[in-house]
Amino acid sequence: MSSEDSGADHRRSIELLWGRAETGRRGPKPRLSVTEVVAAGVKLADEEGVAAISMRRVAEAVGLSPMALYTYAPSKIELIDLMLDAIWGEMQAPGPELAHWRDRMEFFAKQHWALGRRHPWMLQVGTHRPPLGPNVLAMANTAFGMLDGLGLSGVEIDQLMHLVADYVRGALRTALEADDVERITGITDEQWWQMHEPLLGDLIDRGDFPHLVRVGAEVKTAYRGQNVQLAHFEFGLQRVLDGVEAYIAKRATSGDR
Amino acid sequence: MSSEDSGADHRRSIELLWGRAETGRRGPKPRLSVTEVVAAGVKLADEEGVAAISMRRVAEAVGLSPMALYTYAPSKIELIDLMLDAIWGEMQAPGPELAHWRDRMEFFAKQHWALGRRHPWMLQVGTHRPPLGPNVLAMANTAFGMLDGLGLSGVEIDQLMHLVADYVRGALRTALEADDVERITGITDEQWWQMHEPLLGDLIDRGDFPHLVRVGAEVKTAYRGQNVQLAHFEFGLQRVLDGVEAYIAKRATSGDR
DNA sequence: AGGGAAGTCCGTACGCCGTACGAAGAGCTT
DNA sequence: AAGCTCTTCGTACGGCGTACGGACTTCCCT
Repeated sequence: MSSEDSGADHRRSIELLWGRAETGRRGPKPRLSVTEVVAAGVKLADEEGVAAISMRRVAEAVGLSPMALYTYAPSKIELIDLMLDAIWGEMQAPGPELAHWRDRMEFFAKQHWALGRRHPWMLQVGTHRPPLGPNVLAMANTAFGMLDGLGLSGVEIDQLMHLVADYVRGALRTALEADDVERITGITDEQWWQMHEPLLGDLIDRGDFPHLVRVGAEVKTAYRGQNVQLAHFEFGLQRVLDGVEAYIAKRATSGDR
Repeated sequence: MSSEDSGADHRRSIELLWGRAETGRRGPKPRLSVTEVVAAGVKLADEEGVAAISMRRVAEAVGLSPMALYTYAPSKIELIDLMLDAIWGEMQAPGPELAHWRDRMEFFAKQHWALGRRHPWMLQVGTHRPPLGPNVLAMANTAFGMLDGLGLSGVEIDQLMHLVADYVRGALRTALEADDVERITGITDEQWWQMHEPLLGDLIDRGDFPHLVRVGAEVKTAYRGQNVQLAHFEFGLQRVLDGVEAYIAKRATSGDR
């Protein structure tokens, strides 16, 4: 059952993503378009978080009954696929003024970061499968294109792009976690530290975690009120790009192909 | 309500994590220990995936009623915190034979990778807050200690460790996604490509995504049956470490403090 | 020794969730 | 006009986290 069903589902999802669903002629006109439903889902998720992505809530947002949603997307998973492809469409390609590959990659990574910060739910919706919508493919295409003309093989380009994308995703996840501590528990950073003072004080005194204590203290005083997450990301990104640069340089000297 | 409640919950969670819950003397002896419950949760999650982590399922696994679980952990979130701290305890610290920081960091990153591959649910359980259990703190402590003695400030150590950890988490996430395509849909890679042949063929012919097509073709032939995820990770990790190395080198020459 | 406090365990129930199913009605095709 | 197809919706099922209160066990204090 599973293989056949999910196959059919998936095919339908692809049709939806690419707008290939034949405009059924017989029945009543749909009240909405798939695009409208998807946009409402994105809006809801942006405003209320990943937990708000439910068929009932989205249906309510667009003024449909829960079950009527299923004529627009065959399942919640497919709806999320559509939402993901929609937001990936917000990525901008690096312009021609960015001639150097490193500038292009930095631009792209920062676009990715901004996307994840705008739509944090994209990191939480559970990894089902690559949606393979038009926007995702276009994004992947420009990504792979950014390393063209440097004498790298397709495999190398694949690996380097994955490297950068993986780093951005990891950093986004860390940033999201830090946000959630405050958002979910309703506890600010300071309250939190105060709450754990007794325990942490004990540990500090016992000297169990010397490195942690040292680094923690320095970090705490250094970051007063700054956007720690962003600073971490921008620092890390430069290091990653340094690594990429070293590889490309070595690759250029060591052999052409 | 939320602030007070979650505060109390959190405090209790910390007590559980550190085994500080006073051994209540009055009531009947608990049938199980918290450790046993947590271990059962981890086993269940490992074997059946993140969806199997439910109070009812864990209770069933240990032979308790669902509500009895709440005497061991005050909520599902806290239970997961305990599970997370438990598995972080599997991380091994780099031995003294790894004298160079790069060897230590590589070792540590690979431990992290292995941990994520053993317990993929740790990437999916939703980021609530850092658990701050003893194992997590110990892990963080050894992590920060690995860059000691190189003349780096605490802030720099923090940034560099975050960089590596973020990359590993991103790569794990990517690997997980790739696994899930097959695990959830029950469709192998080949079947999948066959299914989308018509659409993809169209796109190739139309020339919309030239870079994607080129890279995809090379990758497809190059990776025949290999562990693509692992290869990606190991390649990416070396590039990241190259970036870290470049930074440390530059830092050593440019100024002591 | 006995009463009460504290703690474990469990059954029931509430409000969420995704979605299977089938009925009702709308609008095009013939 | 008839019939097919498609949209819309109400109901219902099995799952979830967990609030609540009762039954019972064990120990402390008097």
